[in-house]
Amino acid sequence: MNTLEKITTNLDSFSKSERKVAEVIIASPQTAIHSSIAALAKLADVSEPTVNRFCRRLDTKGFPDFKLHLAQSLANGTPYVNRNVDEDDGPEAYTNKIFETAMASLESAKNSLDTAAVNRAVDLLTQANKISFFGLGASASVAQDAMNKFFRFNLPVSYFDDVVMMRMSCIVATEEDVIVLISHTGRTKSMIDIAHLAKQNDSTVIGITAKDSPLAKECNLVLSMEVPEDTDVFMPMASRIAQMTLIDVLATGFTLRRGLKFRENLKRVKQSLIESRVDR
Amino acid sequence: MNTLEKITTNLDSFSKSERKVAEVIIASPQTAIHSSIAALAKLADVSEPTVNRFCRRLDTKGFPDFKLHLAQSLANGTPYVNRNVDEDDGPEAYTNKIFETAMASLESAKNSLDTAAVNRAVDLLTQANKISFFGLGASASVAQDAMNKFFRFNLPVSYFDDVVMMRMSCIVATEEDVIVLISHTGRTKSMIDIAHLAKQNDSTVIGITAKDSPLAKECNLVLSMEVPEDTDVFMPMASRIAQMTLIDVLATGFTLRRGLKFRENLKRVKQSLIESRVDR
DNA sequence: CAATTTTTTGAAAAAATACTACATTTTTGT
DNA sequence: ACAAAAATGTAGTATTTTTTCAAAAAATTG
Repeated sequence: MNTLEKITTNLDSFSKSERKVAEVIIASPQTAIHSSIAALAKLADVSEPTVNRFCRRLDTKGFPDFKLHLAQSLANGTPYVNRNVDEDDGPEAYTNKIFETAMASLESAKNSLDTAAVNRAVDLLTQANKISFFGLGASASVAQDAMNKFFRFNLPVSYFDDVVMMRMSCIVATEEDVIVLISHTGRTKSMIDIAHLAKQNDSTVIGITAKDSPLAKECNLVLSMEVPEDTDVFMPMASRIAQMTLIDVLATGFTLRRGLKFRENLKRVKQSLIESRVDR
Repeated sequence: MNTLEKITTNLDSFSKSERKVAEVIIASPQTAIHSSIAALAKLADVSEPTVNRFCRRLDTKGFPDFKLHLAQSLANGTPYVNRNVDEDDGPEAYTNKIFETAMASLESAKNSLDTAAVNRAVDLLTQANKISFFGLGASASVAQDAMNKFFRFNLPVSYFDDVVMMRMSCIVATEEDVIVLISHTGRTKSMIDIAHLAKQNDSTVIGITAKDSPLAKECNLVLSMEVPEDTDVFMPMASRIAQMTLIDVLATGFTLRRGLKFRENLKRVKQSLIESRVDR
């Protein structure tokens, strides 16, 4: 918990003098972090050791350490927490909240991602003869994005957002093929069927999906991320951003693995796009 | 500017010894804020006054004050600094860098977004009879994502990633239609043509694109965001994430504008998806 | 309600830490 | 190669924080 919150919450557990210190700090945290222990003690009308004891009570090493913690809690202009959109938020408010929620999701996705699994996924992808990305509904755009990225690697890539096409694609798949299934919940029936079908042909199935979900169980390799729940009435937003970033990670791992010469090729692809643009 | 960024940026302006200090701090800012000036000096293999001078050069009052500033810059999640992927980064390193870059992009996109323009965009969208999202190449997935979101609003929505279809769609467009064009650079010739075509039918054209770009000039309303350059050889990553988040913002603004009853409908759409899932 | 124990508090000394002045070294320009 | 300027370090000084310990206040008990 944020240090300033902690002070407010535990206000009751302090002694009389310590509470004076707490109140002075709450009144003006900015003053507090720029004062010496002596100045703060004077402000609160207590002795210096009291201030020091107050700091220790908040699980800090001492006064300087306490100032550090307090400074950090002030720095988080808006803590990424509990930023759900309200009924009566204006454009400014909901814009900020949504961007901040997205950032918080990425943070938590990053921390929960297993980099060893990422590495194995890159292994599998670099060895693939052909790569397919499948996603339905909201995950379709992620699959499309993935195709767009891997397409530049001059590799057979395909993407489908249609169950029939996925099926057909799986039937002709070989053991040299890698199929990447994208599903936030991991509980979409048709996706589970697809995974099953793909494995019957010994294709490699990588799932970007929820841990321990039915779909995850069907995959050869699972990449899962903890993304704070989309608690609102609206629609899944956070998860797609995290998935897209994961695709970026895979694509980057892929190019790094392929080495320098390979990246020269990429430059050429990028160059070729310039011709479709107007001059500056 | 964030203190840690400042150190990275001004690395060249430091003297030899001061750079040693800077490097030690960049290598482990957490260690830095928990060390005394003596400990840090030893780590950097310089004298204490050098560390002190280094702090002053960064416009702080001295070492303790510097630690405060550094602590604050660390508090904002992760040091979003110069996190370009290196040739010899391992999976752990490049995963973190990419996620952090994405977060930094969102932060900067958020700060550069004009919320008044967002509000006007929401106005236009709520009044539209029909909404189309167009995007080519990398922006296609964003357009698809947008369609997926707005589709739930029980509205005529379409999305195309194909110039011919876009053209056809524009020709039959009316003045009650809103067309959202997504292009990172704003310099893709065919998109500019499309915008022109749409305006001939008095359709409303909203551009999610670069400020002052040729495409921006053709639009009735432009939503632009400053996203740190994709400096690497690879592909555009940051911009798409920002665009997607912007779509989330628009969708949210849309639902808020439509009021409570409308959101009840959304719940039903969400509910209907559950039937396609396996039980927990 | 007084006696005893426990807790809280602050003065002062001790320790740790940061800063200043100045000397020395290194770099830069001629 | 020399002088001037800049950078760096040594050593002493000042500041700040922490510890110690004794007094005061509050709580507990007979």
